[in-house]
Amino acid sequence: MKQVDIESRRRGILAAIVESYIGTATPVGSRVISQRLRGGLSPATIRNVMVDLEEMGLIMQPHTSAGRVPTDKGYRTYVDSLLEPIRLTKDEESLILKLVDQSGQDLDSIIQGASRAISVITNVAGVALTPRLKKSVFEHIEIIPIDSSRFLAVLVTSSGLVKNAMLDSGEEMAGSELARVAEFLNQELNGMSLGDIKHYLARRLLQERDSFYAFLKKAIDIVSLPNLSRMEDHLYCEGLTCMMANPEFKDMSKARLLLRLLEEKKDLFNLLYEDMESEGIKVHIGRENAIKDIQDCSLITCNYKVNGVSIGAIAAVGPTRMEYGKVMATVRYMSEVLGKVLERLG
Amino acid sequence: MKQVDIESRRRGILAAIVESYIGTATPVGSRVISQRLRGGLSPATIRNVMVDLEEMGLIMQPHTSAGRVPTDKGYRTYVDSLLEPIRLTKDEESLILKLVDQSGQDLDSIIQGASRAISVITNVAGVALTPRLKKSVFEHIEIIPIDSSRFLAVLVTSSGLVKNAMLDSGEEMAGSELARVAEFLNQELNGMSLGDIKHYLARRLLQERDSFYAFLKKAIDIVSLPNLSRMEDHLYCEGLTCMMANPEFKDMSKARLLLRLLEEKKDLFNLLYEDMESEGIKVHIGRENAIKDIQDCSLITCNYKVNGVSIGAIAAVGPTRMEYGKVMATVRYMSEVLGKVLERLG
DNA sequence: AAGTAGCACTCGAAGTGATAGAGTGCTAAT
DNA sequence: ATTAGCACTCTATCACTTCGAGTGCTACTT
Repeated sequence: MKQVDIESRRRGILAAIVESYIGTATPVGSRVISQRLRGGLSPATIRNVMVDLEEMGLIMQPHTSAGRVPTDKGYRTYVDSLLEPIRLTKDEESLILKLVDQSGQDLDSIIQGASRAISVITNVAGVALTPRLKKSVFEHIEIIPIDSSRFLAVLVTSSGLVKNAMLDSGEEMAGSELARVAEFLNQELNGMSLGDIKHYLARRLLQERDSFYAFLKKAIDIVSLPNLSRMEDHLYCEGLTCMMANPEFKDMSKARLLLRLLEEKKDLFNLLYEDMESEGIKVHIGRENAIKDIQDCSLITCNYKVNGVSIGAIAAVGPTRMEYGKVMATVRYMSEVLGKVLERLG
Repeated sequence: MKQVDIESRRRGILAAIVESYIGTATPVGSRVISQRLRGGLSPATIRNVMVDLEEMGLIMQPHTSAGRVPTDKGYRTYVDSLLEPIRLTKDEESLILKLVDQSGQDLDSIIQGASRAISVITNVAGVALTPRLKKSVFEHIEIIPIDSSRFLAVLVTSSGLVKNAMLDSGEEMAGSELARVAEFLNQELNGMSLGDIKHYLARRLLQERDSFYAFLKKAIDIVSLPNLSRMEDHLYCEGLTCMMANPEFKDMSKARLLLRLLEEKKDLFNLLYEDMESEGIKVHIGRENAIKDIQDCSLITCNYKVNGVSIGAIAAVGPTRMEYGKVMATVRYMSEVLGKVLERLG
């Protein structure tokens, strides 16, 4: 069947264009492709195919007498059906392990190490979200007197993560009462997810009266302490510098938009939260992206799981022209590593 | 005395040049200065003075037929003896308070808020170092069993800051023994600075034998837990984006160096540590700076104190051409605010 | 019919004067 | 001592040209 032939030739040529452009950042002409594909096709033939690809919206010319550049749609087809998955080298894998592990047992350092590792391997910015603790499960709470009016509440989750918060009542307070509050919480909340706890206690509060009401209120105050309940998710972002070395950022005006995104973080948060809900790698290419400011950028995200539950996400952010194969491999591998490291920690 | 007159005229003109250049980022010519100084001096006169200033190394011409630009030495003279201190407006002060305070009681958020506030007010990058805890004083330690082999050590300092670390012994461990260790530490270390504790215990260890040796060893292990002893100082840096809007960074090549500095942080750490030791505002202008990569930048640092002890530093980093008056006022004010907020927290 | 060679054509990048204007330094006049 | 005037220098800018990469089309080959 001729049809099959011509189709697969098109695919080959598209792949060659994308890869060449990724490598050189220069619009790629028919001659280059003709040499790159050893198939012995002449530039003229390539040109004919290029016209087709352009009509299909997969590539475009920046101006009449220039080579072709992939469109977002072109990258999309490349990522979805042309790119054969690559594996990281042993060296790269061990570098990742080293960067994530050296950070010791500190949760934040690990996450930061992960984002740094992504950036080091791929040369684009690495981003990592700290585990979203609302999904983790209450294990127990401890209340420690510091002085006459201040207490320290320490919350331990089933995954072994620990949060603490100072409770400054302002007034003198009987330690014994707080001990009873803690005991109560430990009995009631065991096995509940942190996200549900506040709702649960609020509901119970409606049913109670009088002395127990006050008691329960105090318990809620403790659980609601900002540092315990507002699980301040952090977003670590590393590798700006090396990403900015890419020629697409040589005039600051474009770079600024991306810089702002990575500094303000809010939009990025939302996007990662969303992607965290589903399994595996997601690729957002250029204008597919909802965030306006980075429509010349691509974003590759992946959730990570601890004990089978997806509790966070990592990402790589860079210009649309990035090494998708390598970046995807890195992000995927990192997701696994991060899951394992966090499980061991828990 | 004519001498005084001519000297003060020079100073006035230098100040005018510096201020005009700071405002416009354009080499400033004699005509501009003549208009700016209402003194009714003609451009020609200004020019004569400019020649003097240039001979003194305070200003320079980028090229023959351009206006003058301050040299590092020019900025230095301006900062040291021409700049009259300005006060922030009420609005600016209250904005600072808001940004530092809204962050709740979380230490890191406060420090981060401080660096953000600096950047928002001054339009250059704001940097803030978390308090250096080695100087803070041991108050007490608490050891909480989590499960059969894991314990949580919680350390409270006299300033009310709390650190915790997980102790994973690997083996079953009697809670009662750890309780005795904690009791021992609380008696021995009360009032000691965290920096001295390890040395002290190590010295005691040399004198002890047998069963008490093992006991003491266990205590040292606990105190040496990374999260307790390695007071991982963080460096927060905010406001890259708005700083990058300055024309000096319009070609990325120069911006990259600064970006790297702010991302790698190590050099900046050292510099801030050093400046933390002395009191008040320090201004590092251009090539005065030891760090090579930012010799086109200025750095304004200030220590901050809690209960009279200098425990951290904040800074503003931007192009040499920055509004020194405003930036210095901001940094100084922020240093006070930060001290007060942290005292209240402690 | 599919592929290819050849060729005219297009368009941007890079180079070349020419011009305008901002700013200077110097000199002579006040 | 100050300043007006003027010649001079240098850059930024614009129009113009040239060069070359790359194309699309047509005619030729297999």
